[in-house]
Amino acid sequence: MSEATYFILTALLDGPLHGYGIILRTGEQSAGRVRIAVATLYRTLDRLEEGGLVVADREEIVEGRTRRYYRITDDGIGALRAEAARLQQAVELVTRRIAVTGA
Amino acid sequence: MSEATYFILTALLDGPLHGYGIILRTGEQSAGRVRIAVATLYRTLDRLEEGGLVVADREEIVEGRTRRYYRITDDGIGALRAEAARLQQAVELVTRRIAVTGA
DNA sequence: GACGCATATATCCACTGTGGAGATATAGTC
DNA sequence: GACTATATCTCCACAGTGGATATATGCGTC
Repeated sequence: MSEATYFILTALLDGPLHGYGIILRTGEQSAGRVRIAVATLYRTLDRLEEGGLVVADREEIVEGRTRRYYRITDDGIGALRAEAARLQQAVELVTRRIAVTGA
Repeated sequence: MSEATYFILTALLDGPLHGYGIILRTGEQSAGRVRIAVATLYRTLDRLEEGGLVVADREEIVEGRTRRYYRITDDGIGALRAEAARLQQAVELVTRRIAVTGA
């Protein structure tokens, strides 16, 4: 799972969000360290929807602009859970050997 | 940093290793879950050497086959440390919200 | 009125990284 | 003789990334 995929799914954990909102949420959650390019975002969302990890929830029109909300599915949560566990093991592989600030 | 890069640097934490040894070590360290394709390995090693994160340590000839050992540099350790901290934060973003087995 | 910026979606295209496959070579096993 | 393990290297097709561009609304500035 790519970093973009991981952060998109993570952004959806607190509830459905639209594409642009996911970009903003990811920026907040990572303190500006991770930014997802729009091309990456929409293509990744398409792939996630195809794979059943997210579903298009509803569409809203806010100030003349369409917002399409995406919701994470149970499969999406499962995939994210598995990936987090995988990452945790990768982190431990390093922290077992060298000190890592903040870890 | 890609997963291949991360695991290659991690494999070198316990001391210099040659390419094929890195593949085997990564398999052991990840309980078979991560395997690095040879094409990815050697191209990634080239990139890491270019970037000063690893250096070619020495060459040995064992049973008629040449082994080229790579050693991780201080910069390499620094990069790995930073990446581990980054991953740790990504993991926490998820574990704060949902239970992750083994994390 | 023109311009830039934030919001919001979408696609084009060049670039990078990945990995299956093949090449080359030695040594041991079936 | 064929296959597997060890050991390096490269070719090439494929997938993902992201800057740029397009389209459109609304707001503040010049």
